[in-house]
Amino acid sequence: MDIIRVFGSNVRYYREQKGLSQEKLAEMSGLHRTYISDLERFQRSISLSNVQKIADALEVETHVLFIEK
Amino acid sequence: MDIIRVFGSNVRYYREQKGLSQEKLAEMSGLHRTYISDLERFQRSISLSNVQKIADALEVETHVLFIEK
DNA sequence: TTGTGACTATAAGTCCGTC
DNA sequence: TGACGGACTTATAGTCACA
Repeated sequence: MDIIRVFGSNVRYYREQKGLSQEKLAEMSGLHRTYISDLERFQRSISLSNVQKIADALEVETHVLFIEK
Repeated sequence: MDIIRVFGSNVRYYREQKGLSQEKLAEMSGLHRTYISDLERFQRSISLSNVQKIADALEVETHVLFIEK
């Protein structure tokens, strides 16, 4: 169980559930498009401050993004 | 609801539940003692790879550390 | 629309202390 | 045992051009 993979997978899952592109999510969360791309592909070990921005943009509770599905 | 505060509070809670000192937890998680101190006082935005190390050391599931109590 | 390599700037994280 | 500071190194943040 790798937290970076679980998080990245969940971001992709909830982003697609909301019908958002990476670019739109990037805009909503105040981050960069390629940054979203990287973390969905497990290329980055993101810090908590940005985790919160993404959770807010996806309108999910933060801890939900860490639950393996 | 601030993820850094929730996380820091939970680390302190579970650490004390296990009767560990900050220094002992630091050793067990492979991190630095001042770092544990800082994050319990909400002074740092920790990265995911270290969140996992701490969760492992505390023997709790990662997502539990993000649930507000 | 997304993946990828490359890059610089800044924050994360370490280590030395003192109180 | 833990709070706190200063100086330092390393990882992540943040951005771009191009596939």
